Formats: sequence, C-alpha cells, structure tokens
Amino acid sequence: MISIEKKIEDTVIKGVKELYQVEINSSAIQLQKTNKEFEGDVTLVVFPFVKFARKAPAQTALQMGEYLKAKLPEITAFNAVNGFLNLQISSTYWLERFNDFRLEAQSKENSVSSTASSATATAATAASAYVIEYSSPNTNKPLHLGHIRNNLLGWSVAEIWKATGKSVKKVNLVNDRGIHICKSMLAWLRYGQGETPQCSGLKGDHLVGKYYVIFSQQLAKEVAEIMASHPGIEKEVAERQAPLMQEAQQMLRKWEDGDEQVLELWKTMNTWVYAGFSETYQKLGIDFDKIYYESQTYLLGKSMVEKGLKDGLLIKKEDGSVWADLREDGLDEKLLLRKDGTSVYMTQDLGTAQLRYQEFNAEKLIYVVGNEQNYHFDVLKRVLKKLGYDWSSKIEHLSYGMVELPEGKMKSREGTVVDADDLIEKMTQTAKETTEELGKAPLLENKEEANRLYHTIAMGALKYFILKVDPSKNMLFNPKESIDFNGNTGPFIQYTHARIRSLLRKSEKQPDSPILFNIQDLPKLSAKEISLIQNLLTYTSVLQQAAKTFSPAIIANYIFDTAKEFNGFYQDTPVLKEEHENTRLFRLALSQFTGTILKQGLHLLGIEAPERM
RNA sequence: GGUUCCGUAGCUCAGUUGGAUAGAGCAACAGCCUUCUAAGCUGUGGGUCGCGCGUUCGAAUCGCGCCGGAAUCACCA
Repeated sequence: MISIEKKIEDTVIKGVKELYQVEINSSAIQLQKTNKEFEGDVTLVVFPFVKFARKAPAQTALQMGEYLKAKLPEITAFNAVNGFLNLQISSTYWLERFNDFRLEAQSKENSVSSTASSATATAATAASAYVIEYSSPNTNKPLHLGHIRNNLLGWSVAEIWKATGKSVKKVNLVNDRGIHICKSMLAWLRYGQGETPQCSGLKGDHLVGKYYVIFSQQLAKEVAEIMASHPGIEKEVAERQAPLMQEAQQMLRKWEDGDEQVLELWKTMNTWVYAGFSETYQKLGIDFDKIYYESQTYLLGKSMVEKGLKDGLLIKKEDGSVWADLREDGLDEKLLLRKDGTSVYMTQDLGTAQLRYQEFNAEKLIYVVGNEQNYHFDVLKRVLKKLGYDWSSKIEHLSYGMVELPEGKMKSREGTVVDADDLIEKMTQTAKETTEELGKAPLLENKEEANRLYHTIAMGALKYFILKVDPSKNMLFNPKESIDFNGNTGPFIQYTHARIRSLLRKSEKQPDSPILFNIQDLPKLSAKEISLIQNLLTYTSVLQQAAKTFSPAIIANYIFDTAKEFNGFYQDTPVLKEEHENTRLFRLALSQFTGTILKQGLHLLGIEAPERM
C-alpha cells in the first residue's frame, strides 16, 4: 500500500509543475503531523512554493489544498493557516494502513520466531557482519555503573541493528594482562591467606577487587614512609621505589617470560573474575558472540607496525621507538612501539581491529567506548589509513558520556564508585517493596515467580533510565531518584504492556494472533485513535533512525510516547464493554498492536515485557 | 593553549532534513478508584532554549564570535 505521505508528495510535485510551471524535487516537500491545536491529520508546509506562486502563503496553501483534494480521494477536507496546509485524511485510509502495517508486522514476527534457530546458522556463514565491541572490562575490579551504561548501550545497539536485518556479532575484549592484575595477585599472595570465592562466599570479581584495593592501601603506606624518610622526594619517584611496586613489576616480567607459578596464579584469579563477570552479565541480560582476551592478541599489532616501518610509512627514532607521524592531519606523533620493542595500547588495537575485520568480514567495526577515548579512536583510524588499510573507514566509535553522581564524578579512590551488583540488588529490593506497598503481591502466589518479576521491574527501571538519555551526553545518576517507577520510566511502559495483555486475556483473544475487524462498519475515528495509529505507523522510521545514529534513546522516547498515548486513549475509551462487536474488535486490535510495539521496543532495550504486574 | 563534546522549566531529560503558541517526567498544588490493573488519568503554576551577531518568509536547530562546564592532548590501558 502506498502511503498517503508518498502520494501527497508525488501530487504536490505535479501540482507545482502544473500550477506554477516549476520543477521541484521531493526534498522541497515538508510533511508533518498536524499540531493538536489545528484541524487535520497531516500538514504540508507551502512556504517553499510561495516564491514562484507569487501569492501570499495562505493563498498558496489554499490553492494547493484545492488541487490535492481534487486529485486524492483520501483527503476529505483541508484548511490553511498562514503557510501551513492542514489536510484531513479519511478514517478509511488510516484503518487500512493500520491493518496492513500490523498484519505484516505480525506475520513477520511469527516467521522470525519460527526460523530463529536456522537464522543463526545461516548468519554464521553470512558474507559480512556488523561487529560491535562493548564492555571491555579489566580483570582487577568488579563492574561499576560506567560499565553498565556501556553494556546496555552496546547490547541495545546490536539488537537494533539486528532488527533492521543486519547480521551482527557482539564481541567483548577482556583486558586480562598487565600491571593491574599483578597488583591483585601480589596482594592476594601476601595478605590473602588462601582466601577463595568458595570459602569466603565472595563473588570472584569482588574478591580480586578487594586485593587490588589492599595493594593500593599498602602501597600508599610504603610511599608515605619513603617520603617521610627522604624529604623532598617526588611522589611518583617514591611510588616507583616502593618495594611492593617493584615486586609487582617483577611479577609482570615473570608473566611475560612465562613463569609457571605466576601463570598458574594468574589463571586461577582470572577464572574467579570471569565467574563473577558472567553472573553480572547474566543479571543484566547481556551476552556476547565472542570474547577476546588481550593476553592472546596483544602481540598481533606488532607485525603490522613492523611491516609499516619496512614500507617507510612509519618512523623509527634514535632510541629505537617507532612512531606514526600524524602532523599532516593536524595531530601529533603517536608512539606505536616502545624503545624496548614492547607494544602499547594503540598497537594492540591495530591488531585486534585487523583480526576482527578478517574474522567476520566486517561491514562495520563498532566500538562502544567512553568519550574520554575520542582521541584514541581518531588516531586509530588515521594510523590504519596511513598503513594502507582501506577498511579503516569501517571503524565507528560509539562514544558515550560519563555517568556522574550528585556528588560529582565517580572516583575509586574516594569510594564513590557505584558497584554494579550492589545497584542491581538495591533496585530489586526497592521493586519488591514498592510492589508489596501497592498491594500487587497477591497477583503472584508463587514466590519464585514473584522474585523474577521484581528483577524484571528493577532491570526495566535501570535500563530505561540509562538508555533514554542521548549517548553522547554526560548523564546524572541519582541513586535515590533513579529508583522511581512512576512517569517516564521503564516500569511505566512495562505496566502499560501488562495491562494490554490483561485486556486481551479478559477478551479471550489469543495475544499473538491478529484480531480481524470490518473496516466498512466502523464509525469515524476519534482524534485520539488517529493520533495513536499515526504514532504506531512511525515505528519503522524510528527504528531506522535509532540504528543510524546508534541511539537507543530514540527507541526509549518513542515507546514512552506510545505508552502515554495509549493511556490517554484507554482512559476514556471502552474496549471490553463496547456494545458494537466490530468496534470492540477494532479497539482490541489497536490495543493489541500497541502492546506488540511496546514489547518490541522494550526488547530492543533489553527490557522484558511482563504479562502481568 | 590545541582538538572534541556539552549548555533547553527548580531537578532529570525530549525536541525528527530549520516550521505554527518549545514538550515530557519528577517536585508543588487541585481533582478522578463500585468501572478493562490508580506503577494510571485530567487540570494549574513554572522558559531571555548560556550571551551576542549573522543567514532565512521562519532559528533551540545552521554559521561566526564570546561565556560556562567536561573529556583529551602518556614509552597507562
């Protein structure tokens, strides 16, 4: 079915040619939803035609209105306010369009779920994929609020691309090597007395994080002593001299030399951490198609750099260090290999990018990394380009802002970091209390089911709270206020969905099989109904826009609008008690499809849509 | 200092390729539960869209210049 917007567009082009003898293209045509204060459904902005119409805006609008009404039977009436031509579209049109759209969407959804297993099989051999990296944790500390924003964004963007039909690979790059994990290992050897997750009951990542903190505390003591006995010494020098730090450095060298004892401990502690991480990922509903470990990839970039050096694309300085000269691009020089020949962060990223590009024949390489690394990714792309890899343009940095607290930034030193597990726990507890306060507990006699619902609601609140904000902006997280389930929140949308499902249950309709009604027998639609239909019809374009701009926030705001619109409709429109069966069916269909859209939108944000709450 | 990002109601945030009187939620106040779920709905109050100039029929949106904030500019990752 050709949309009315498209028809109007084509007709306006013809009309302008006929009336004013001017050729225009479709970009000159601006159509928008008519504002509430005015009569009409769709508005054409005629200002662009005023020049060659040689008439006042309002007259131009009227003339165009006459023309459109004569050509298009869907247009039942029109009025002009200044340069705005408000067009009324027939109820029949909206109903037909709504029917087409929802039936198509429904059949697509059914076919997707039935072929889901075979789809993944073909995706594995698919020609090219969008590879999206997110999470990228260090193994010395548990996940915190910043990681949560990262994880949610990455997972959601991956799902949004999938929904547009792309093959997507979700990958994680774990930074499992380096001085930081050695610090935890050393502190554990010294002060741990054999403590394990099993015997202490501590989550593995928290246990390792605990020893990282102990290391820092002990180091601070040593540094203080050195500074007291050597007045005037700089703090950095003192740190380097501290025995504990020297020992950690030595451990790192042993690790790189493959010392068995060190490797054994390293493996053990990392295993603890991974167990902890996967528990947190699971609670968040986050998953990956592939996990990379830096310990396995950190040498890859070197060969690329050495080849670049041989080809004369890079420069070697007197001390033996290797650099990329980016001054032509307005940037500085960038170190790629230290004078001792070891690789740096950038070198590793060159390697992992190459690896990933080949492994998945990537169409896009997307990195979900905080905006403090904007410069890094700018340089990464330029260095790759300089080295002659034309796929460098496939790299996209999904840069997001920091999560700040009312007291300011999170600082691990000041203990203001919001731990991911604690936060999830606290929100689940609040969901439980709120549910009980509202007297909804009787809905769920089954305790296990109730706990699952509390978790679903808590995650809905957390995920929506974070994803509704434009990724590029810094955001404020107020722990007290964020655990709110009223208003523009995830639970509000979940609740609206649950009510719709309840409505369908009570009407004894199958929630997923399309409800049919007879368009001819329906009276004129109310303004609320048209508005809701129009809103639902924008779903596809919202999805495209969200994918293109890497912004789940667009989806979040859209489903909130939809839920709110539905509530307005639902409040004073009888659905179950309507006397005319056909009208009842239509309203049920409208409710049902609203529910479907809400569910899909929630899914794209990683939020479950409960059947009842 | 260079580069990048941000600045919209008391607070948290929307605002589509430039369109009509800039919108939600929270907080405040006033109503609505014998009705399909009140985690809801309706209403009231609240704005120099950081400031100025420019482009345009029209600017929160585009350009330039200021002001304020953040990040970054490592032989850390």
